[in-house]
Amino acid sequence: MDRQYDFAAIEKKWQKYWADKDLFSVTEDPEKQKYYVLEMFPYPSGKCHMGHVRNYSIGDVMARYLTMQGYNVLHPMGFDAFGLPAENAAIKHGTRPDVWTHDNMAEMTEQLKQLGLSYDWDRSVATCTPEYYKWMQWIFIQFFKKGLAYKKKKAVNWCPSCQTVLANEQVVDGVCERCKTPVGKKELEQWYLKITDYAERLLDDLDKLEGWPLKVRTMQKNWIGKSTGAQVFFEIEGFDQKLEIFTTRPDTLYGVTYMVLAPEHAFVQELVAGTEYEKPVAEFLDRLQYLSDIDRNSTTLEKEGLFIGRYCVNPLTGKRVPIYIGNYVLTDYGTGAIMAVPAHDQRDFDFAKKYNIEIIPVIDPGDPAIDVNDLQEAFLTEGKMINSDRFNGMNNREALDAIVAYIEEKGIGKASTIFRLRDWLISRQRYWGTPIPMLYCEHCGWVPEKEENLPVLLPEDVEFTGKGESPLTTSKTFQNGVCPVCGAPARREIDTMDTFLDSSWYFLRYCDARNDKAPWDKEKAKYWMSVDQYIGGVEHAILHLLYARFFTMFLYDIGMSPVEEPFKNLLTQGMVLKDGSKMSKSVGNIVSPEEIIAKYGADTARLFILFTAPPEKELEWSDAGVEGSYRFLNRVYRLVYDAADELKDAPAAFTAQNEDDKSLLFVLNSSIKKVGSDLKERFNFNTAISAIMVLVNELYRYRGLETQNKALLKYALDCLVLLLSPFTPHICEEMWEHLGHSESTYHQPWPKYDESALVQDTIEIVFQLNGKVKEKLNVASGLSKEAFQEAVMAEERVQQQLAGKQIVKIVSVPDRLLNVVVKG
RNA sequence: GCCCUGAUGGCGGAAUUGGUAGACGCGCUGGACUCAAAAUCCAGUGGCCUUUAAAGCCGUGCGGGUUCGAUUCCCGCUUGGGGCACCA
Repeated sequence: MDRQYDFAAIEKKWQKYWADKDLFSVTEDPEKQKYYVLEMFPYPSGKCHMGHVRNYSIGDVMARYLTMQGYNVLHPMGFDAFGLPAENAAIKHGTRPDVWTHDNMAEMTEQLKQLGLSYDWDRSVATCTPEYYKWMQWIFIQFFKKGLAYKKKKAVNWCPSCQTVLANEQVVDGVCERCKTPVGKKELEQWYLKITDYAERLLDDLDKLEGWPLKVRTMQKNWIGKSTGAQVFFEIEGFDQKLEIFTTRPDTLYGVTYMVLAPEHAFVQELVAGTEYEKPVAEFLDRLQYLSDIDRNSTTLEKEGLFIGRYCVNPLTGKRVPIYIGNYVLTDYGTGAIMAVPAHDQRDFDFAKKYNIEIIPVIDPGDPAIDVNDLQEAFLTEGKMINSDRFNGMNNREALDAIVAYIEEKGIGKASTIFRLRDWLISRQRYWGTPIPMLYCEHCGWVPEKEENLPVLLPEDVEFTGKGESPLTTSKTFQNGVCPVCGAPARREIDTMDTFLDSSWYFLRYCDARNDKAPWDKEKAKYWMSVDQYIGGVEHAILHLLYARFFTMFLYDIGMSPVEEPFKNLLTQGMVLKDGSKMSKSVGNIVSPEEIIAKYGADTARLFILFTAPPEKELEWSDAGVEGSYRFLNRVYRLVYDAADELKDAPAAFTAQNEDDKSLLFVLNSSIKKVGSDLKERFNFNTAISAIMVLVNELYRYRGLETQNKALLKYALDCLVLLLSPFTPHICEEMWEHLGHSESTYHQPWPKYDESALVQDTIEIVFQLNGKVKEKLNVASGLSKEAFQEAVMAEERVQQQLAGKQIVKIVSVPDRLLNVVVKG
């Protein structure tokens, strides 16, 4: 060991040591309590960025800390390796997606190792390998067998320039994210997963996820979007089918004065066929077609409608109400048709005013300032029912339930719930994804590939043009299959799966990553699952986390997963910013991890990132801050280096000899206590590190003393190194070795604090007058309320403060303060 | 519009159940060491008033309230960030 902190040599040395000793590989050990720490695996774009460093540093500290606490810690890493960039590189540069991806994974793996992360690399997965996607296909087939995967023709996002379907995520502000062409709609037959069957469970379970940030739970709640109300059937005059609508306000049923259908509603064409309304309706539809998705869905779009010449009958009043089509009614929400109550819905109100439609109030606001029969705006809150026959006089909240019961009894409707969540469109017209293991047979229809034939391999004789249908159609042989049911020639599905499927179960695969007989061994999954701590960016708050929950629930239902919820605790880390905005190429404010590691080492990078902000907050990059972290490590290093030699023959047992020893012990033990609680209970790495800094400052003070207790000093330095080791493992291994230890810090037991060292004889307390601090005093600690008050009141300075004042009240808080309320 | 969050020195941030606001770090100032500089070590550092010190006053986005005592709890605002949104 050199007095100069040579981080490059030290980091290389210990990374090799860890790898040689295979220190981070774990197996199921029923004797030990397990802990599963997981960071969201990266897409192998080629280089790690600071967001990765932050994410993995957080996970690494937890994994290392918990290991030292004696847990059997599973801490795996892999790659979410399918996806568009590899294919775009193929289109642009003619590279092979598999080669491109594997090169990137190799490079990123190297970088991750340079950060000193404690991963069990033996469990690594890459979703683009046949060993992985074989089981992806197997899971898809299980969905199909349970009737939860189906193919359906539906209007999807279509980019007319790229000639391909786009996922919702690929439509940014209404244009294609790649070529910026406005996205249109196209009817296509696509595979869907029936996530809507799980909507209720996905929603209800959110309340149980107490280890998740409220923010994420709320976002998922909004996304699932449950509405409760009723479905009601309206007869259409001269038409044999009934119009079904959904409403959250069945209490306003008596106030319905018209109906509005989405222009694309299935009934519309039939209702106007051969009438004078046929042509205007066609024109109305035409105009809507020209609108982009954003304009169509904009809340500021002028509400327009068109009477289509037909009437419905209100099932409660028998009243005839006109049917309109309207641009503000959505085809794919609810039933695509609404009952309109202008008196109690603002949109309906505006629409009714515009087209001169009757407004019937059914709830009386009970406010003299509002004329019920001449409303100036819709009345939305509570009141008493009017114009509602037998329900008149009831509070409208009660009437809501009563009316639902009534329509159920009369068979014209029933209580109902709808969700905003849609089924998951998983087909992608892409090459670089898991092939959907389905075949179309003339006789048998869509059938799954036989499980023993999995995986359905991605063909290599494929052209990448970036246009038209799935690239898999360009393979000469891929589509030619055999029907697994009847043996006739069958055509293979040429679309691949959305990559979000791959990442919806990888945490289960980590439990038994090398299994080639099953997706994983159930006993192993039972030991490791669920993930105790999941860490990743908040940008995955909805899609990834919802899909992973959905998969886990499904896998639980078919007996494959031991748990219903995959992630017990979730930590969403904040972004890394520079100059106030997210690091990005276009802004040109990127600081690369490579650069920082080369200049200061991985330990400094980790320390800076963990110290500068609490993990869930945004982190503003600061070059001066990095310097500070580097300086601190140098300071610790010198402290240990300079002391180590004189401590060689220090005895192991120590006793505190004087006040300085006691002070050091006090700081040492409070640091141990604070670091532990900050790590385990609060994830406050920043304050944990600051506690270690306080200890280092105290050690420097102690080192400046004439007489030092060598045994105590040795003990303190040992503890210091262990406390710091989860944060900056390389330098700590080096210092640990220098302090005369031969084993790695990794499996050392976490230091324990001595409660008795935390008890101080005297303690600084505050004397307040009327709640304002007047004096700071040292008094004996651990006194009773009365004794404490007596001790403080006896102080001369206190007596001076109280001179000539009339005491009204005394509040005594031992070991903290004495507050005297006075008059005059 | 609805929902979730946040607002504390020059800066990043502490204050864990209502009890000394500003821990720790950055920056800055001064000192020691040095021929000098860098590095290092030590000390100081919320504002106002004051030659200095003591003392005092003000201070956690704004306005009220509860309390002996409020960054913390309650009511009403301002404002930054995020999510959802013609959702029937």
